[in-house]
Amino acid sequence: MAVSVQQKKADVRKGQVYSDRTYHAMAETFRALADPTRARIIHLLTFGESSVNGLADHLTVTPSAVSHQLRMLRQMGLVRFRRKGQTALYALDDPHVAILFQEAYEHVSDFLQEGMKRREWL
Amino acid sequence: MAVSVQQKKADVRKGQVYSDRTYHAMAETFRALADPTRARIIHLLTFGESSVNGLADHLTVTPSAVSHQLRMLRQMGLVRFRRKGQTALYALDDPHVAILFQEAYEHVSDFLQEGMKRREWL
DNA sequence: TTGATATCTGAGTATATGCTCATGTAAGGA
DNA sequence: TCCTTACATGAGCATATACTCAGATATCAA
Repeated sequence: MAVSVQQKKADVRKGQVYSDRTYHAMAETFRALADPTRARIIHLLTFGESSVNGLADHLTVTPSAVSHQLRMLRQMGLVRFRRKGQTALYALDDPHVAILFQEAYEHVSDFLQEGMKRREWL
Repeated sequence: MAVSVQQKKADVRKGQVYSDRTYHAMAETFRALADPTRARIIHLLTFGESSVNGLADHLTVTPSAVSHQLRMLRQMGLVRFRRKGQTALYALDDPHVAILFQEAYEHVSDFLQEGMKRREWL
């Protein structure tokens, strides 16, 4: 990276506006986690790699649905997989995702503890 | 908050699974930023409060569309507003949002600099 | 090869999303 | 009051999403 984090934050303070592509890429990143099923999948994968059926066992959807979602996460580069015999073992492939996930968890757990009256959507 | 950040992270390591409501709330939080227009609005608001038309001037959509999105962000508790005469001044109402935004920006700027071959969606 | 298991993929479908347009409401000035 | 400006809201529409089901593909074992 040519630009430091400090510089990037300074740019934000100065009021820099990003490119179309940047906003779309950011939205795409958030979209990856903007679904309860995918959020669960990501969370399960933070415990280590898992098979499709293994993930489906912890969810309320079919293995097919899990496979579809994993494909999406793969195309987004958030998840990788390796074959082991008949099974496909999926794992997180992005350090930022777990950080975003943790950040969001702290966000909502603050809400769930003290903000329920204000936020009727919880 | 009764539970420390350290404890929460330890829980994650132990493999704790959250409630339905937690995953839905997290997905909801990410959904707020999972759209380029909303991402732009949030970013513009990190520079300070702004009117609906003021925001629309920086975007490619009508003030009506901005108002619709602001309503959604308001219902999510991410944005607040105050009236000043005929204009409504909107501002960020959540410290976590700016953090999430910054985290996602660093995420995608890493991609844009070194990962474009791997991630065809950018 | 044949069968069983695991995963992938296309089709179809119900629902959600984001926009514009038209209209409603609120505040300020002549 | 009447007009203008600023914003909010409902309707309608085109598109995207997330799922299930059925069928294709791949790997292993007998």
